[in-house]
Amino acid sequence: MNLKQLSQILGLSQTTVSRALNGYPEVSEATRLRVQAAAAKHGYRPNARAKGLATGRSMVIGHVIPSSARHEMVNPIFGDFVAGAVKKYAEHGYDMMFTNADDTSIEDAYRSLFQRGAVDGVVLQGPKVNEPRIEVLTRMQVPFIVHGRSTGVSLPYDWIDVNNKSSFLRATRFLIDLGHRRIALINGLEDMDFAQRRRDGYLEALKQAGLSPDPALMRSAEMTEVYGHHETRDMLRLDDPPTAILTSSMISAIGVRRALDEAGLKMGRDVSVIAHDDDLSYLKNGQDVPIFTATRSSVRHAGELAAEMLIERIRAPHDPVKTRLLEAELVVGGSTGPAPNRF
Amino acid sequence: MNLKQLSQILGLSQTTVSRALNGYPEVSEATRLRVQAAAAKHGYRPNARAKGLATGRSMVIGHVIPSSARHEMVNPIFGDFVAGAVKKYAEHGYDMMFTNADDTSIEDAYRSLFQRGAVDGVVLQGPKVNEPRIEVLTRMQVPFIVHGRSTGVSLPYDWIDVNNKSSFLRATRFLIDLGHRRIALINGLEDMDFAQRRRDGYLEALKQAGLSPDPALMRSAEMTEVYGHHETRDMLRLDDPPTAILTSSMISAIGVRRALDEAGLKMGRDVSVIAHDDDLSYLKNGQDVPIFTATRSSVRHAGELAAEMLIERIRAPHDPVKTRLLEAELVVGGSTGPAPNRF
DNA sequence: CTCGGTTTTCAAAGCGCTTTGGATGCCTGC
DNA sequence: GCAGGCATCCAAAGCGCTTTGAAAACCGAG
Repeated sequence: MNLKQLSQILGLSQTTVSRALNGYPEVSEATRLRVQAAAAKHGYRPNARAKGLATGRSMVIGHVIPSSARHEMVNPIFGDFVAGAVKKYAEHGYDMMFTNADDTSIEDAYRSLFQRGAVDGVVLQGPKVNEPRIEVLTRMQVPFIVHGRSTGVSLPYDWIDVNNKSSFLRATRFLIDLGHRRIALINGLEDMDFAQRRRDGYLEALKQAGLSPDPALMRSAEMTEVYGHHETRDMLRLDDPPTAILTSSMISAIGVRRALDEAGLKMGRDVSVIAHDDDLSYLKNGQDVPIFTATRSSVRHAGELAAEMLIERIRAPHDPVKTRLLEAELVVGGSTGPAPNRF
Repeated sequence: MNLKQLSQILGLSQTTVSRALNGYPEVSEATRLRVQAAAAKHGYRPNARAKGLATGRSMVIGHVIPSSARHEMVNPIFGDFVAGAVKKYAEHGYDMMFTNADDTSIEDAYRSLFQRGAVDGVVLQGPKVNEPRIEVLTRMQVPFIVHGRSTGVSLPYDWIDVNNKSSFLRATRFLIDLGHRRIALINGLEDMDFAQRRRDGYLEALKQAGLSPDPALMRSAEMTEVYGHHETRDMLRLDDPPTAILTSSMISAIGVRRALDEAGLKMGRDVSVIAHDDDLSYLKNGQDVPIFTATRSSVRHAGELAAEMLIERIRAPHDPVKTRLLEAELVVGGSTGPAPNRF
């Protein structure tokens, strides 16, 4: 069933039927109702491609999933972020499109997505330091929003981010206040912008307390459970092991916990742990009392906000740049306590 | 830059340029090269919408993410499955599209996606028992594939699934062979088809061993960490607590482990645990020796296979139905051991 | 040369929608 | 009774591509 057929059934022109369905005023209420009834009855659905061709808009927003041999990892926050975004997209009549690109052709993937007219805007996830994609997208004049920020990029661009620095600063200070002096940081991949900011916050807090950082206590890699476990086990073997550990994800925190268990140490008593908690739906941080003391910020909520900001940007391409900095809350759970008195 | 402009630059007709770029034989190699060079030089990318309108195919495959108040949960396997699928899609020139739908309108979401011409086929994830969507899609004549199966649906349809029954049967038998008699099952939501099959396997193994199932040891809900923890703690308080626990996901297994720790029990010695392991990229089951004894089957691989099967189906809509049953491997890790001798 | 057969190219129609620029009919006020 | 103004509706162009049916160019054989 297409417009032509529907209009013939109704004895109206395509113009009128189209206008009636799209809410234009130059059609009487009586015919509008008649048209709507007929459309519903025959299950008419305007062809999205034809509509897109005619309007020049696709009503689709693109995401690129990087995937390469090296990066076989799917970010665990992906699902929740996307769930938040897609919900808002739907509310505004947008769909979401994914494209895959290996590391070498990410730029090309964005270019293709937009220039083919497949999407009206894109979301840039997981920005690195000096993220090159930002300049590419700007030059192409694609409406886009960055989930995160990129240190070193001076162009103005829309972004939404958690205040990673301040949350890790606060978390570190919290540990220092509890008497901890040997505080480890199990961070994400070094070239990721968020990892750098978290480290900055951590270092800043140490500095303010007059503590000097120990490179042996600073680790970074892809944030898996195994990684958290491995690094913790490794650090516990040091002559002067940490009494507290900060980690960039709940998943690795679980690995940290496992390593502590294996070493016969009790989390929160022997070693304190603070994790960053993205508030993932399948990994809630406990029911009433949080398991982990954590810096918490819902990535799903971030997805919703990002979607809204991007849709605004698509509607008003020349509006001034918009940014949004979310503060994480520091929730105190059972994984932290005063530094053990070793001496 | 569109076809018209490009053909004018080249002094050729749109027909010839189109054919040259799409590899049709009725154009000389010389002009083909000339056309390709010009296209590359000017960064010409055929408009996907126009192409779709003309060909009647969108080269997009749709997925629907259900999301409602009740179902605020994002399945943790989502990311890996999608990553596997999108990679294969890309290899065949397909993109992936997501649409959101609340529980009440899932059927409508599929209908809309396809009838609007937005997608050439769809993937049905997380089928329930007597899944109504299967009939809807069949009637609409949408090419589709089900990740999982649906007990009670007699229509023929393409699916790819893990042999949930046999893997849980084997896992249960493994525990029985180790001397366990009180074996608990922490399963997924009851109306999910996979959960039912896993329970069937579990019950079958008990039956074969002459053990009678205890309803107090069978739990089902959304598979979060907190849920695994909660049910385990609850069951440990029974007069006759389980000595072994089977769980439907690694995430809940982590919760199980936490509950055991809290109770001062050692996993693998006091209580054995077997988890189903979807081989998620951020949650590998240990490095050399698996942490958990597990029934393992990569959901990412399933995503790849599902994508390939769907693309075949789109190409040959009338081919006989194809199905694929994957056997999970039973990998033995540190979480199982002989039943403790309580008496 | 000319002719049938290939090879190469093209003009134009069509995909299903929106939108421009009228046309038509009806009502109001003089 | 008629001009002017509105409210309705419509025919046709256009979005950028593919594809049909035909024409032009070229070839070697007779």
